[in-house]
Amino acid sequence: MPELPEVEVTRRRLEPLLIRRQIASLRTTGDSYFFLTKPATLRRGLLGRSIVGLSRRGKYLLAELDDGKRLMLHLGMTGQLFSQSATSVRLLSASQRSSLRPEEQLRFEPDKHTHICLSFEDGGPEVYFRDVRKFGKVRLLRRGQSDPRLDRLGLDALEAPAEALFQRTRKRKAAIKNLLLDQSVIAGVGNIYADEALFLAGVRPTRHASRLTRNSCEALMASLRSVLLRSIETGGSSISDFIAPDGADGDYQDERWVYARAGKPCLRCKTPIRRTTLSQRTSHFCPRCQR
DNA sequence: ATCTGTCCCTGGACGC
DNA sequence: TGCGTCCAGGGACAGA
Repeated sequence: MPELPEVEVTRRRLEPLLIRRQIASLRTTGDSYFFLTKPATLRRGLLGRSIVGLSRRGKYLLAELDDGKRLMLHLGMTGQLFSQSATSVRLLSASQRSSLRPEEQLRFEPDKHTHICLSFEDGGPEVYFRDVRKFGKVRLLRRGQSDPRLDRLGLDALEAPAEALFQRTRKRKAAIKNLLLDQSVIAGVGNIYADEALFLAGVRPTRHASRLTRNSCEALMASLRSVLLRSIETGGSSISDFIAPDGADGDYQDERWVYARAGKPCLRCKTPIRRTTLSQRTSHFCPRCQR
């Protein structure tokens, strides 16, 4: 489940694999709602172009092309952007894994979930966008064109001042966890890091947003920031599908305090971690540390 | 304006 | 072994 840290790790490691390489061909799967821009249009727009910069806004990646167009990418739940040179058993299906001999070179072959294959004039490694559940998105933006999804985004979670969160929580009856997940409030936070930050700030996910004090908002934003930065440092969380563009797994999952630890003892006070559902999304918290 | 529920999708886990 | 059922969740959308 790629959130800000996974997207940022992807950005950092993908940029050098993409930059200033002229696109020679683009193979795609058939049209689906994954493609906000139809595959044929995408192909026309990308052929012969090269990417000159890769930036991130919330969970979106924006690749700037040498003709001023921009490619907007979202990893959704199971999206993976990686190089052909990436070797990771995570990229293999279960059957491929079981038949793999130890001495065999791990090698990914584009499959039905590999929606975009980019090859380059330099003949070097291809770059793939794979997404099993197709919750990801790709759209080609004309020069100067934006997308409502981007326009709606709030301040990036790494840059938003606590005061911004505090103001947005006023008069909001919804649970604070729901506000954290709302990309128009703070951009980039998903289920894992919302739970982690709430734990570190000692705030229960179900707490009404309007009941948070300015101090709580400051503690929450500070926790969020430290959790996100730490995760980027450790290469993100490889809990389900995430791999970095170079094939590396992230290590942040080993540092989790509460996420997906229901029933296990709180690492601070030993109280069993509880799990609850908020707006169809699971939340994990320590009933003792988080009031 | 705000909030909640439904839907998109697929693979893996689980029970029988 | 195999089948059915449930679950994971980011975000768009509809309706309350």
